[in-house]
Amino acid sequence: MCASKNYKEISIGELNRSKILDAAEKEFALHGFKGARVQQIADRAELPKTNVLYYFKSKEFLYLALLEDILRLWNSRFDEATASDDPAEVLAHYIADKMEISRCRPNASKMFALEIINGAPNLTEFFKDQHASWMAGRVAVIKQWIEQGKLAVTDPHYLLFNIWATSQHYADFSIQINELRGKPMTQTDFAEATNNLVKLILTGCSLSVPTEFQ
Amino acid sequence: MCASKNYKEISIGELNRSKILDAAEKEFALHGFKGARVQQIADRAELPKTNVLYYFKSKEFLYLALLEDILRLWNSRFDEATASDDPAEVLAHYIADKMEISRCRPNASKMFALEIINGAPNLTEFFKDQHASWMAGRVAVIKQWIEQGKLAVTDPHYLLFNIWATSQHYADFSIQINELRGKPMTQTDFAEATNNLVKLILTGCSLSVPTEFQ
DNA sequence: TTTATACTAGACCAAATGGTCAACTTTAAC
DNA sequence: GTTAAAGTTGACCATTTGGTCTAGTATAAA
Repeated sequence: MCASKNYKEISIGELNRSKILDAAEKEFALHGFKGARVQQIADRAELPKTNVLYYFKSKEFLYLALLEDILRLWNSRFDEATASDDPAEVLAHYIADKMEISRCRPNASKMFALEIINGAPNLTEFFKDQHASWMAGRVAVIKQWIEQGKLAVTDPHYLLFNIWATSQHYADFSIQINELRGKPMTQTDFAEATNNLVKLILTGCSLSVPTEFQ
Repeated sequence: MCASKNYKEISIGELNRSKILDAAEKEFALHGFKGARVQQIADRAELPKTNVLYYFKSKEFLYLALLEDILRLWNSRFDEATASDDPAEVLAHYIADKMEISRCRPNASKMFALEIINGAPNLTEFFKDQHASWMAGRVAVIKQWIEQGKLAVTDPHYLLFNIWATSQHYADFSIQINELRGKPMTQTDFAEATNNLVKLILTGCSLSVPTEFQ
């Protein structure tokens, strides 16, 4: 299940901050940083515009606060996997985690997609370096798996790109997907799509699919 | 090779229109409709802003002209495929075509992605209907292939979504990809990525990879 | 009850934005 | 060469935008 916020027992400030963040995530996910309007965020949050700027210094600060939050979403169990782990288990769960984010936090995924398409002007060098070294670490582990004959992959980069592309597509292109399927994706549909995707990726790496994803 | 425009032997009007369209595609691909600035388009095209609005009635008309152009890009040989065609050949070439668009027209892909993420406010009902019936036709063909035992797919929708997601990712997320690879994708890299993707998708459908993609 | 702090919100502002206008120059057909 | 059409361009305009200011109200600790 998706985590939901507990609006009880928190100060009015925290409540409003939370409302604004929710509203802003929707607005930024729709229009990106430049296209988003502070007034629209205020309307969505049902607060006067001045209040939005009272809680967050500026549109940019609000955007950055959200972005920072979203980047933390990317953390997963895959981060700590080593060459001694079972690649089928690790990758299957990584894919499932990514699909779960697409289901529960589609706007977070969209905001991130827009940030990248916009040229990643707000991703700090620190984050980029961190991400690059994460990538290097994961690529190294995958290469060890390959050497151990555990999976068949020509370039680990493409494997990760394919996982991100397919899983995030369910969030970023949900409008197209719903239109073409003729109905929105239910939780059951997501489970089916996840199993389907796990099978595609793992089979493509010559891995057998863990029973829980069959 | 990517098609390039022949700037010779065309009227000054056609030349400027072309310059503006190129500039606008870049600007809209970066910032979406709401975020794009007419002045920025003019600067990119090296023309005064007034000229942009002389050739195109408004920002919206310019956007729509481009969008219409881009939607035509989606046409491919797959559109006319029938149940009697070889699914491996058809799908492999479809994937390769999509990858070629990502390589040659990354901004077109990005503009389309933004339009969808923005909620597809400019896609006409006519286009949506057309797209839906295209989808229905392709799903029908794939289902026939499945009945003929030619390929193993649980839901044809997911197959197409996966193809779009992975191929378009190379355009839409090129900034992230280049950052993480440490170098931009060359034509050779694209060929490798294409073969890799063809192998992934086709193997996932229990199809053998045509020799030209091995 | 006092008081300091957190919060609310209308009025306002400077800058940016999409778009118009009118006067002008270039181009190409006759 | 004349002329009509196509193209150029700076000045200008109404609206929208992010953001400030100020005067107030609610809240909670002392």
